[in-house]
Amino acid sequence: MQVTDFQQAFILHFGEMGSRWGINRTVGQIYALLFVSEEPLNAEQITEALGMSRSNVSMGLKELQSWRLVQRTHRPGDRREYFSAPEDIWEILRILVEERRKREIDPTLSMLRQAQLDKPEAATDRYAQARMQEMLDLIELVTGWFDELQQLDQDTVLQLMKLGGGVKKLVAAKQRLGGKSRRNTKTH
Amino acid sequence: MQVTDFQQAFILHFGEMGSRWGINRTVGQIYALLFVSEEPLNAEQITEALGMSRSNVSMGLKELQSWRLVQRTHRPGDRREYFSAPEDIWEILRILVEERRKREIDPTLSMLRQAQLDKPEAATDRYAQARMQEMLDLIELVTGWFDELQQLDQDTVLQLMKLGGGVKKLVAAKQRLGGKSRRNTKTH
DNA sequence: CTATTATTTCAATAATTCTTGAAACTCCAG
DNA sequence: CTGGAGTTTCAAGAATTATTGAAATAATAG
Repeated sequence: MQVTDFQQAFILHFGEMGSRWGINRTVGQIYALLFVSEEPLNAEQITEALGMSRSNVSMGLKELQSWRLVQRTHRPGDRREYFSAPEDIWEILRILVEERRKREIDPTLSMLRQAQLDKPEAATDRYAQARMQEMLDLIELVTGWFDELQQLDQDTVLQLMKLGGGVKKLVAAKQRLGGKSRRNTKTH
Repeated sequence: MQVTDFQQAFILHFGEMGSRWGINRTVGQIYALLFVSEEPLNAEQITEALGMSRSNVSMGLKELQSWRLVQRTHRPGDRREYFSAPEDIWEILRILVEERRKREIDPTLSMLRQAQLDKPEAATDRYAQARMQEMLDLIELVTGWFDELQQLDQDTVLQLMKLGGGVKKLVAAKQRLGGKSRRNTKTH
């Protein structure tokens, strides 16, 4: 298997982007290749297409599996594993958000919550604690909101996004009506 | 200057987290320190507090400035520069989103748009192009929405977030009324 | 100016992360 | 069982990135 020039630009770009995140370049390339490939690919095909070592591909695929970003399939009469990216790109986004959250946000939340259990005496520490509380509140608000968006059906989310700034009027209207389902009215 | 044990946990955590992003550990630590410090700090104080070299602090601060995440102030009769994190944590989040977007999303968008200008013949490439189009649409939708959220005043955003899943009813209501400000009604 | 203090740059080296080939392991057809 | 294809693990070496001290530069008080 050989990547075309057209695919190449995309694959190289994601390799570079990957390394700006914590993700390593080859993992980015592997995923980009799977993303633009119609058929699932086996490790050997990926190795040949990207010109990297077989073991590197193996490790990359393992990493992508730990992120739940690839699906594994089998072809009848062929015992090699074939890998593909989910067809639905919203699904990919959802998984990405979930996993980053699990790896980055959740540990931070528990650290911040832990810090709130202390009762520091020094003014320095009391200020630090207050700042951590602000951060905790912000993260909880934002992630809680993402959670609820995730519960919604895709159409509602799509409509909401397309509404754009128009959402302001809706929220204002809701306020005027004194929406019954508001969980919380304090503004800070 | 010496960090307290209470501050230490926070600082170390952000150092580790930083390195999971593209951000290096010391930059994460410097920012964490500034974030929990009530008064602006000069480079020498940071050096002492974090036990790293003066030059490392200088480079870290330079990086943070390129992210627009620190404010520089001066004390009368003191020619050293003092650094602090913005007081408003929403402001920090906003800047972070803006900068990551500029560095990561925008280059990706232009690569994807470039790819749409081609008229590939091979089926392989036509599939790849279609996939890139899907990605382009998704990114434009999401970032466009963030843009509009950013235009809104903070209270509206806060209300919207607190509304949570309740937003579904509002969107549904809007649909029924045939909202005049919808930009687009096709669902895919 | 000049001396002094503050800051940045830079090249060396330390530390970390990536990549690889070889070896080990797994699985299954024959 | 056994042989071989497919896959994973692992330790060594390559490549990259981070950190440092020393030197250069900048700023300003006297």
